[in-house]
Amino acid sequence: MATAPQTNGSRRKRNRDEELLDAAVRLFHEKGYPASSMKDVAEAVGVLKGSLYHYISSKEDLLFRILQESHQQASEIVDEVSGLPGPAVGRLRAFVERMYLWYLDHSERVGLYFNQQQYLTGDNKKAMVAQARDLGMAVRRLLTEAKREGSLDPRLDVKLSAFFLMGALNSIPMWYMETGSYSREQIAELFTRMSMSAFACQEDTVDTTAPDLSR
Amino acid sequence: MATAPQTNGSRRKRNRDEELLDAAVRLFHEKGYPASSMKDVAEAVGVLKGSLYHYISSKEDLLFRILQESHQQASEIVDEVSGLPGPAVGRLRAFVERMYLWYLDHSERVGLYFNQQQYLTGDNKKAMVAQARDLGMAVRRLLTEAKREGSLDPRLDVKLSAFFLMGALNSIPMWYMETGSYSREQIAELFTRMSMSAFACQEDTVDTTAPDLSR
Amino acid sequence: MATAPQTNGSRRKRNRDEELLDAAVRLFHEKGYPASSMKDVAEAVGVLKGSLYHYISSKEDLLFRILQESHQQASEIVDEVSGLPGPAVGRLRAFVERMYLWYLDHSERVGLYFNQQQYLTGDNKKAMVAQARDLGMAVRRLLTEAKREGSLDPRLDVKLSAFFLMGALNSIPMWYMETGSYSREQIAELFTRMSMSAFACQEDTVDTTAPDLSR
Amino acid sequence: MATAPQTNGSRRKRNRDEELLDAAVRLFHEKGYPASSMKDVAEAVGVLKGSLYHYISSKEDLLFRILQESHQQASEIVDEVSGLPGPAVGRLRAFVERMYLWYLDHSERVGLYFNQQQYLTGDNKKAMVAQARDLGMAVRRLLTEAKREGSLDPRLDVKLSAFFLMGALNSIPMWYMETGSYSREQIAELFTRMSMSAFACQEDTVDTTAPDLSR
DNA sequence: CATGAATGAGTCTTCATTCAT
DNA sequence: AATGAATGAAGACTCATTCAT
Repeated sequence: MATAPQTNGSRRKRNRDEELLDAAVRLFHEKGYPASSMKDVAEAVGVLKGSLYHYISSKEDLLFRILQESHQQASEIVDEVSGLPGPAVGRLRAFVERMYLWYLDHSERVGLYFNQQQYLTGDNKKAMVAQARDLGMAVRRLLTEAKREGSLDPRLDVKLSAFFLMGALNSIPMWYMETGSYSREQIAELFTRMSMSAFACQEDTVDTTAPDLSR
Repeated sequence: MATAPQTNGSRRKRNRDEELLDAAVRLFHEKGYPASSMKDVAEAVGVLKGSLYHYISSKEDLLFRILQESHQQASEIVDEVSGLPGPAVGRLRAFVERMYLWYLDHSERVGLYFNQQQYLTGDNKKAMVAQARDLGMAVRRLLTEAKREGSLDPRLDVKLSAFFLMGALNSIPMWYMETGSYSREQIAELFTRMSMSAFACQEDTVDTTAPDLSR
Repeated sequence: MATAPQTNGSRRKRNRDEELLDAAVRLFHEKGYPASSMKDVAEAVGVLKGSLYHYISSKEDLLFRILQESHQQASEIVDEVSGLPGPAVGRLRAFVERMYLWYLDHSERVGLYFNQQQYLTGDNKKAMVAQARDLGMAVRRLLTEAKREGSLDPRLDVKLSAFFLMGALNSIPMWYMETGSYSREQIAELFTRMSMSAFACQEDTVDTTAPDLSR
Repeated sequence: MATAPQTNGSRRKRNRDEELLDAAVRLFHEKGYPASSMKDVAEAVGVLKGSLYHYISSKEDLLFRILQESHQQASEIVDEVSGLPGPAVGRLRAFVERMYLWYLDHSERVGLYFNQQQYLTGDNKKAMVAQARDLGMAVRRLLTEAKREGSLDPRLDVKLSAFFLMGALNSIPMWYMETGSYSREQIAELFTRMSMSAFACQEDTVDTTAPDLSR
């Protein structure tokens, strides 16, 4: 009675609200936003179509709220990492690893964040695009600092490297499913190492020159 | 008069056919397959909705044909590269570079190949999934051989590395547009170097250990 | 106030449902199933096209439900008659008369039962064809028993006689309309007498030999 | 070469024309007129859709010509029979038998005659309805004469009897297919006997009274 | 809060017909 | 005569959203 008080009304509402978002995440990930109907969502929640509009104001609103949640989490990671002490390359590595862990923990929701933004319209779209740009800028800042510090390959282009990193990240929702032989920590570690190696200056340790094809 | 004119009939048809596919590629890339209507496609080609069905048998057929074309091109790259002489790591690098170039040349079309397969149904879906799996297997084979050869980091997991590579590739259609300061060859080179570095064994040339966050 | 009002909700729904079926029966009879559009149906009921799908799942479903209702009624007649005591020829006569009365009472609906089955597809078709075969078998059984009993012309072929009977029955929806000088009981009696006479053994009471045409 | 001269042009045309009608008959019988598309017809003839319009002016024209052909044949039977000498009941029997034979020989085409008239429109419809009424009148005339002559049951109503007869006739296309154990002559004989018995005055040779159900 | 009937614009697709070649 | 691309209206059906109950 103490910890779970009879704030029954708002609790129930809160639950319903979360159930709704969760169901929508699953559906939108599986079938894509435009191919998911509100009837699908309603059925997944166990409610009739019309009832959904007590919780959301429109289908797009539903998508927007989902994406916003993801954005919050991404921002938190950025903020947390930015405050870390020590060399920039350490902050970069921390960021990369945490992002991988976040993706692995919420692959469906995060997949939507990057793949379904395009379906927003008007102000919603503007807002999300701006936020995504901010995130991208934060990544570039981390890369720039680490590069200036001399920790990264000097030939590396910051903008392209950011894309490279985000690409590897974004691939995760496509192939990741719970059933795998590696733990999420192991996957995060492997991917982090690959990502950091891609940026690091080494080269020439192995000759990977392609055979001359024109001969 | 000698070469061109009499092929007029079939030429016109061929052109229309290609125009249709091209317009669909542009649209599907921009708005996504489910959000693109056949009316949109028709308007982009400059015909009426009903006329489209002289060239295709259904909207899904249109998507399938586009994806098939991409698969052909991907297969050709795989085949070409597989026949190269020399060490496996050279074939791997050749594959990576060519894939990047291919993506950069046909970013819209290739983006569909990986992002819109989910909208196929029935046999079409089965066929594409099988083909995609074959492609994935080819990538893994290249990685396995190069690893066995000792050219790659021995701690690397082949399956995960393949995902890593494909992720960086697939990100391209998301950000690439003609207007960029780098040439496609430069971009391909930069990405290829990053990818190969990610796989190569070096490590420890730079200490990228993250600061301990729990402190 | 006691009995009616509170059944209001389900009553309304029930009515709409029946209105819909009735309107469809009228339309399908008048114009045929394939030539009747859902827009026609919607207008006849007084709703918009899209609203019909609250009550049915498809146009074919609408047809199927109509045909099923007819099948129910036909089956009831068969069952009722089969249980009658006395000689088989009496049961046959009872069956014939009741069928005529049924046809005369629901000529439109019954007309669909026999003429529009062909437009069903898949399982719906299989189900209806099976049911129709059962009904045909029941008719043949009645004829067989009456024939074995000696009440019918021994030269009569049971299968063909069943077709003969069903043909006369099925003609009713083609010409019957409310406006006629005979009552439904009179028509039923006349048709029953003709049908039974067709099966009875007499012959030769009148010479109906055709003149030799080849002369 | 002697009997099949090189009137190639018009012969070919004549053949094509007939092929077209035949194919349409088969299709319209099998799927019904509204559910048969011109593409279906074209494929059945082995020609492209557009080419059909060299032979017909519209889909409805095609139906009309088919029905007209049937009407010709029916009229010929009526005319031939009307001229026969002897008692009216003989003419009636001759008519009935010939109609059965005609139906059995051209069941598909004749089925259209009675079942697909409804799909004609405008003047075509008026013309066919008028012709059908004429045919019905001829049947009634035969029945009236035979009844007046005393050869038929005096209680019989001419109009209803005509419907009864036409019903049995029209049922044939529904169940008749080449594969049957009876020859067409046998079927015609059996059906003629049943029909004539239905009209003849006998009764009471067998008590076919139904058991009293209300007890 | 929840319902579910109703809406009306929109979806993909088929059709009979025309016409330049 | 034959083609086959093009038309444009119409087909069945779906959808997000509203609202009286």
